[in-house]
Amino acid sequence: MAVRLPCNFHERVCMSPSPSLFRATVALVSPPFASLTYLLPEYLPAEAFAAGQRVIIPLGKGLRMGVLLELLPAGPVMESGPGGGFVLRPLLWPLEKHPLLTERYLALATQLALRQTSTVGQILGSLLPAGMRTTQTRIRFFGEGKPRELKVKGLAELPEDELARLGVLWQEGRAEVCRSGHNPLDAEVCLLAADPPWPVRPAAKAQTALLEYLFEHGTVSRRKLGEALGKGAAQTLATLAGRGLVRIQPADDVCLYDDAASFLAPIAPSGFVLESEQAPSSSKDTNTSPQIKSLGGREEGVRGRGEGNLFQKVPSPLPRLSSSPPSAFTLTAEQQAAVGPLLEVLERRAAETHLLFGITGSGKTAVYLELARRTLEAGRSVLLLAPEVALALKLRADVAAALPQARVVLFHGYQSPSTKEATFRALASLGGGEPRLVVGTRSALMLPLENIGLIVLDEEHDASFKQDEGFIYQAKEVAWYRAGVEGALLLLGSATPDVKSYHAAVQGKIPLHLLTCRAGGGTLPEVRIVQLPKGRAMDHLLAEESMTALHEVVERGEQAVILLNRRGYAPLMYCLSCNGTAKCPHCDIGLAYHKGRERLLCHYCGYSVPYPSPCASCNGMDFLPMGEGTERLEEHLASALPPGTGILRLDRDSTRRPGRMEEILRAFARKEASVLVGTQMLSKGHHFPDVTLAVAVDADLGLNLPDYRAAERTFQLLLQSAGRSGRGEKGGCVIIQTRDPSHYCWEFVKNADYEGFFTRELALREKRRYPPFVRLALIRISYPMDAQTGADEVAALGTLLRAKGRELGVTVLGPAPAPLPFLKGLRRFHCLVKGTDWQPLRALYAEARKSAGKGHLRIRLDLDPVNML
DNA sequence: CCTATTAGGTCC
DNA sequence: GACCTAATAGGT
Repeated sequence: MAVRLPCNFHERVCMSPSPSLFRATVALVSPPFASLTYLLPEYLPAEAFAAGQRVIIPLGKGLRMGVLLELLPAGPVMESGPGGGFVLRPLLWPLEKHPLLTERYLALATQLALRQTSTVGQILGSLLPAGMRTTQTRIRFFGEGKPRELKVKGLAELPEDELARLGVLWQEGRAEVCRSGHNPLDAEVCLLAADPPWPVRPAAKAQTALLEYLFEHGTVSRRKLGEALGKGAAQTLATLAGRGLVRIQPADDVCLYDDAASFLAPIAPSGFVLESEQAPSSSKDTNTSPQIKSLGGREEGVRGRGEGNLFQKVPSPLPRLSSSPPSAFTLTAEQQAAVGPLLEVLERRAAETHLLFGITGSGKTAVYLELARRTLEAGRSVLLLAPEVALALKLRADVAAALPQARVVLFHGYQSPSTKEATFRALASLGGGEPRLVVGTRSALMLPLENIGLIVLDEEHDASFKQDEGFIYQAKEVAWYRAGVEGALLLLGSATPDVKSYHAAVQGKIPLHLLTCRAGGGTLPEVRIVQLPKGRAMDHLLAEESMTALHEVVERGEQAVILLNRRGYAPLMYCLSCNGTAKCPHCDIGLAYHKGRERLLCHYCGYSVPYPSPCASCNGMDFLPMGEGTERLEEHLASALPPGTGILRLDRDSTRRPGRMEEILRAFARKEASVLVGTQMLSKGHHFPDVTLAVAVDADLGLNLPDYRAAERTFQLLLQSAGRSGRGEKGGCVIIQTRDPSHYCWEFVKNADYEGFFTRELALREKRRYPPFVRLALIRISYPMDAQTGADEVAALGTLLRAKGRELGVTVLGPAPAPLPFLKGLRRFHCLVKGTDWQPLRALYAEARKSAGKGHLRIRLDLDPVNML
């Protein structure tokens, strides 16, 4: 029903007793993401609409999904725009009777849009689960006779009187919304069942391509695989499945990391007696309530399919905390001292941010859990966030053990779309009444959870709390905003706090709580700094001192972890015929050799070629691997250590297959291997009591990155890694190999002297004008390699930025080629901007957007960038 | 002179 | 993003 100046136009305006008392502002959650004005349709009463509803709207010739932002008093039907007037069209149909989103949630989206100089639609588009954004929706009406099911498209074609009849049914609650026909190809996913190299003939190109695709993209649906690899993929897939190299299974049975929870035993940090083990009775007497199940269990009500009946509130029993035992565990005196004042904040319902600075192994988790328990008891919800999925699952296991009665919801980015959608919907329809404990990663912050009393960010210094692709946000800021709105306590916890957080604490802006002893009684490890010999020979990758220590550990039957932050076999392949190195055609960066996969691989865009294959520039076939990665280190250790020594490797390559990471960690925990080689994945959270040696092979690696936080990152990484060693009774040792033993960083690592490092680092930051002394942002500029005028456009933009920068009092550095100047076929430039406040930085960006709107440049704003490459 | 292709602008 | 329009190039 294309209402271009309808024939009854004048009637509508003049005769009808105002069918539309309201107009609606609707944010489109798909391009063009604008907020547009619509009339309300005449076949539904105004009461059928409310802010926060999803609505189907006509746009041009098609239909779109939008979120109703607000209802305004009606004005003229004719709207004047820049290019003359246009006629408002009525929106088509609402998709919920009770709005999906609250005003408060819309305010959050608006706030985020403001901070990102983006639109509300764009933000909502990235916050809503995929299934809630499509127009592939049907509505089933229950009238006389058999139910009538209509696609929204079909709805748009019906005459007004028909729509009016359906409108009555809708208002009477005799209708339900369901997602359109599930594509059967979406219901099944494919995943690798074996690690490379795969036993396929080299000539079997289609098979190799399919396996490589799965390796690169992880678990994908059959549909996606078909789209990516063409029609023939189905046949290839069947062959590979038949040979057991690929597994095909229903999408909902896959939970990439679900296994983790069952093996990551609750850390039971000392002084953490689980009374619940003896007293499980109180959780058994409920028959209505699906209590938290065993560790590997599923969360409540989040695995439903489709939309369900939108008029039914999700039935959920009341929380049973009031009848729970007073305390599930006991805290150490130190933990108790931290909990006390935090509880007082919770009681006041004050929106405050606090920092919990506790050394590795001091039992921060026990503090979180006690606070969570008390918050739930007070009838308010809790958000417990970790920087990574594996850590979130560990937290969930801890929660399940310590708070068996809490109603837990797990949410992270690796869950299936239908699971995410069901969780979102369940929380949205929950209202504020029944408190939940949400455990997850940063994206869980965007759930429509209400009545939040406590938000915890564990390992708050971790860079993963910032999302820097797509919709950029810093979880800490979002958490701060939500805590502010809800009157909640925001607790930041870390053994190595972000320099900015600690600075705020030192200045008295956020209260600080300390945990200074290892709760398990383990002592902090001894740290040795070792000179790494210059030169590239493999024999020198591990210094003599490290090798000796490693041998000793192996002989004593203890365990060691070895950290090398570079995956693959060798980072460079040198061509002996033309004296060049193999490079990525899209990124102009050296291709790394991955021996296990028999490929050369670009670590930035994923481009890969089989190895061996002729040199791209001279067709030569003689290559020399240069430098070392984890794969090569593993190989080297296998030959250097006594035969039969178990060696495992943990990096992105070895953990690509679902469940593989857990297998490796479990095998190491069971002492099936003495040595675990890995990238920084290793440094986080894992608890291995028998590890008595940790070696950082090339500690300088991160130090020379073009990032003002390079030293902070390195310090945090090494201190966290050191925390892996000596967690049991045996004590431990940490060896840090470096090319530059005189660097100031090492002394502080050696003494685990956070305070000292902080003071030194802060002085440097002040001198060089870096955060926390200025606000820093990165304007990322890029254009396709083939755009001829790109260079001139960048130069022009630079001139403009510097001029506007002077006006706004913002220091503008650049634009200069980015540290990675070519990536994914784009030429990239950076413009670093510093100011005393965020607002002028945003204003400058807005100017840049305005002027660059027409050219080939793509520009993006990254406030307080975490990734500077 | 006609048609195939493409770049740019708009959608309420 | 999808669709429409105007502008352009290439072919008859």
